[in-house]
Amino acid sequence: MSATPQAQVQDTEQLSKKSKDSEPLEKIQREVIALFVNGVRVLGLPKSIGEIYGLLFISPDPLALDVIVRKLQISKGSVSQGLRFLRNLGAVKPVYVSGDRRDHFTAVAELKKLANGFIKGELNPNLESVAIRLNELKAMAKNDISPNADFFQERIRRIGNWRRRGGMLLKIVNRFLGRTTRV
Amino acid sequence: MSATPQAQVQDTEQLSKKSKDSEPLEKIQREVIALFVNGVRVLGLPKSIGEIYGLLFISPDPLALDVIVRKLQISKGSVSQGLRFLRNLGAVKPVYVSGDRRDHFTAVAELKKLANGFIKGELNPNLESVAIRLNELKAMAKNDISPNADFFQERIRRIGNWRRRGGMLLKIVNRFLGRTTRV
DNA sequence: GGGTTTGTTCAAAAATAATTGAACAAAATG
DNA sequence: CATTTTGTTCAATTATTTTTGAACAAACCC
Repeated sequence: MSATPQAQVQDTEQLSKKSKDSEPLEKIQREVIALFVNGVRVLGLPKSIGEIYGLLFISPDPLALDVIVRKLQISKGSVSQGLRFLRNLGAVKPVYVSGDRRDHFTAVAELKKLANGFIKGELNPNLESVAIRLNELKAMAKNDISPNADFFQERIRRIGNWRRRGGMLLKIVNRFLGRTTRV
Repeated sequence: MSATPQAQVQDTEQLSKKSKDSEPLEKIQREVIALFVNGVRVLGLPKSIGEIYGLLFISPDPLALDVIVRKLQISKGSVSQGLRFLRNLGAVKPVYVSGDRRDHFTAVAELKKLANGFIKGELNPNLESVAIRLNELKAMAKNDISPNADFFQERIRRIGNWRRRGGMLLKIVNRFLGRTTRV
């Protein structure tokens, strides 16, 4: 219960001089955002990405860039770049809001879509580059005349095997998440 | 059986300046190591971890700490810490080498073992901490009286659902990799 | 014991990554 | 048009992570 060490977020609402503190976040919202910040760390993504996605995820309505800036109190540049990244991943999508010139964004909240975006955007490219490199290595190993040549070949075959199974796994993940489930 | 060709390469070269070429790596070895350095980046691990694991993976015989230091030309501290990390993950294991006081290490090269180690060491702890936090959030949401309370509850349920499916996926991965396959 | 080898630890340095903010361009406004 | 609003870009700053290296302890050897 009292074992929650998030000391910083206490007096965010009572923010001093600088701006009209027009849009304070609820405590629950801040907590959910913290959860996402933690979550994206596992994926090797920067904090700001977690903050932005988390905020959109826990906001009932689409938000415009400058609103995100004010709510999270991070720079416009960060939000702009973060939104672009999230859009590329398919984790966030633009929503038309009538009578407002600004772009608005909501979180894409289907796990399958998120996973697919991440796989396509971050994992697959890597697997492919491994495949390319591996072919080069195979050729190299074939010409190798050191006493270890056999060992090297075995190892390289093994990496190829890993890659193949990795690819299969991604397909399995995809199929598993694709099953219709009631959320 | 001392059928190991390169076990006795003590000081054939004079280590006058930097002992740079005392234990040169073959080109293939350097390439494989580069592959691993790239690979571990995806997992959010530092370069040195990739180098050390890669070197052990592509070395026919177990290596001692100071040999790793010389071959990779990185600091003793890095290697010591890197080996500890890899040992904790189960990606590397100590091997007794008779007549040598130093610890020697080889790479654990079974994908299943590697994946399990990573899941247990890096992924599961995170999933658990999410589970704990989620319970707190659920309670919080129940007491919330804002107009958005319903929305918040739906979102929090959804995160719980993600977590559950994430856990299932790890089990599926585990089962898939566990099938006997000829490498 | 004294001298060595082996491996760990951790503060400081170096390297890397993320964030800021000001300058900019494009589009809308009036 | 001039002006404002919106969003992007990127060099500089700041924060974070990784690596180093020297000090240390423990085990071994003679």
